[in-house]
Amino acid sequence: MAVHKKEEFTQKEQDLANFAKAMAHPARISILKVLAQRNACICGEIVELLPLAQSTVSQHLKELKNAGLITGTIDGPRSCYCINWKAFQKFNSEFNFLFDNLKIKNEKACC
Amino acid sequence: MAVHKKEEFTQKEQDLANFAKAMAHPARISILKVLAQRNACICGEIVELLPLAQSTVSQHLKELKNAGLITGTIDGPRSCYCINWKAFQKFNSEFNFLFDNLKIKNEKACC
DNA sequence: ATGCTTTATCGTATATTTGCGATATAAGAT
DNA sequence: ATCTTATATCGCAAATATACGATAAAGCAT
Repeated sequence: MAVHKKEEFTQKEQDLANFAKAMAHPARISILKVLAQRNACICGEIVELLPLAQSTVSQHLKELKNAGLITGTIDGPRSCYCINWKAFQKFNSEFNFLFDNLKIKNEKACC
Repeated sequence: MAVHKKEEFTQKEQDLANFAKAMAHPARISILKVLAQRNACICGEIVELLPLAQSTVSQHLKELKNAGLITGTIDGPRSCYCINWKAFQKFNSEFNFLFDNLKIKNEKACC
């Protein structure tokens, strides 16, 4: 719609939503999986593993990088990406904080 | 683009992405928080707590329901929503499975 | 039956995302 | 200097998401 109300929520809510948004596409989940499995950093190999064009993969990588979930360094003519575990852990714990604590109390909800 | 490639990824990847997508908006994070905090189910109270129109909140609730994160039952003229902890736990553990295991091995990445 | 309250749905406008091909950029190799 | 390879960016088309007002539906009270 013309107007954006996202700013009207708390920073934590926005951060968590942005984190979720970065993971809200199977291609990006897949990329994260590949990066996690191979300890070493990869780049164009991802393109071969995914059913997407090179430019599209590059775009997904950019989004993951912007969201802070991965880091990317230029290494000669190729780029090297790695999972940013620190950011990942931070968001994961925030996620758990939000819901795991409450879960214990409310296990038996009404509906 | 006209084409959708999401189907070309594994079911688990798609499920996880859909789960993330449902959380990928601060309004929906906020709704989940409200539902979690109050053990009882709520409905129109959410509208008063959020800076959004009733129809918009209803739409967000529908998305959360479609994603299976909440349940909704009709209770007279009003609707009652609750967090679906079971689905929530399932996704959360799948999420942790995907990344927590790998995290231990790869703590010291290359970049 | 009529009106009131609550929630869902429809229609619509705009913004964002997804995807690709084409092109630019940048570094190494010849 | 030129060619090759790898990656990023641009421009575009189509699909989705966000948001609202208006309206419908469904149950309760009078």
